[in-house]
Amino acid sequence: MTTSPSQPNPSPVHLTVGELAQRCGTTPRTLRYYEEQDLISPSQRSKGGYRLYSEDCIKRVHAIAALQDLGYSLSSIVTMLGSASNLATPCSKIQRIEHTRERLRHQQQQLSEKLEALQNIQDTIEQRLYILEKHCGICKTEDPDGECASTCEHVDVHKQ
Amino acid sequence: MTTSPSQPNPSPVHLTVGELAQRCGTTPRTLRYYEEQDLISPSQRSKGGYRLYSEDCIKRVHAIAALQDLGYSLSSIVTMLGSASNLATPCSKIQRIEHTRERLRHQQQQLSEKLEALQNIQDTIEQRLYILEKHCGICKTEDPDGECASTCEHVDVHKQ
DNA sequence: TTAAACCTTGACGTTAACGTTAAGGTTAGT
DNA sequence: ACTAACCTTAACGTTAACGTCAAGGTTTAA
Repeated sequence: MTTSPSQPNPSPVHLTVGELAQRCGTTPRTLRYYEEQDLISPSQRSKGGYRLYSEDCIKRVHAIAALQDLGYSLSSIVTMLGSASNLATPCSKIQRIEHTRERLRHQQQQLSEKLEALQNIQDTIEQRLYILEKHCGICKTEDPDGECASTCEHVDVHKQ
Repeated sequence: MTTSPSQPNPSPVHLTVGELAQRCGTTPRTLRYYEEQDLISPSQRSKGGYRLYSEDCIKRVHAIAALQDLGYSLSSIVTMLGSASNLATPCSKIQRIEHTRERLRHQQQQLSEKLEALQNIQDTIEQRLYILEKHCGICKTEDPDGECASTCEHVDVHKQ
């Protein structure tokens, strides 16, 4: 029962670096760098030494790229997603579930902090837009072409 | 009426780089680098050439740091907050208000995109935690100490 | 079997955002 | 007037996340 035939996606173990890179919208160099950082690893090597990836890697690489895009460093992404070598190392099912749970909790924590910070900034922006729309008509009508002097009580809204 | 006496905060124009750095939890070098990038600028120089900042700068530096913390590059922060030299350059009140409005709108746009992406990730995390709590008890009880084989239909949850 | 198109491992180059001297001028208190 | 503690500009060093080039091995289609 090592390789059940009922398995849905046998994951053809087929992709070379170039192919994986193309399907993920990145470059071979980047994927090799991810490997150096222990973020991904090829499931096999060809007899000639070529890296061969399973299709699972596509999702992983996409996740990495998405997190990078949100401003996370590769090292923090490693701690969030877990290192590739840890994924490869076999361990008990319960251990793995526990690790996963903790990583997800940690991730959730960090995300909610970031979300809160972003939300605060967005609130500030909305406040300022509101002031600009509703109240600053006043200083407009007072002296529309005058310089934006510091005597205007709403000037701090224009500044930052 | 150039300097109205009714002005609430005359902003003592007092802080040196070291002082500003300390009040912002950063270093003089960083503030000079911000200046190179046209993010801040001292409102004056002492006769000996020292940079002298108004207290307004404190808020500005804090905003810059906060945005950096959220993963924005300094160059994108310049376009979000506007360059220091543009702030210093006098222009008509209406112009300034319009520029501010556009910057705020742009900022709002970018933020909401980022918020959405983060929210999506958080949703995914919650889904996975839910699966771990509710359903994976199944594979736990089946073979708690077995390896987390790919035959488990929830294995992708443990992986990424 | 051969050539184009891929891959391999180095190793050096690049950009952003500073850190870290170096060599000297400025300020504030005594 | 003098000194400690700050400041100035200039310039080189550092880390992350790759880009790029070199020298050579591998695959695959003809």
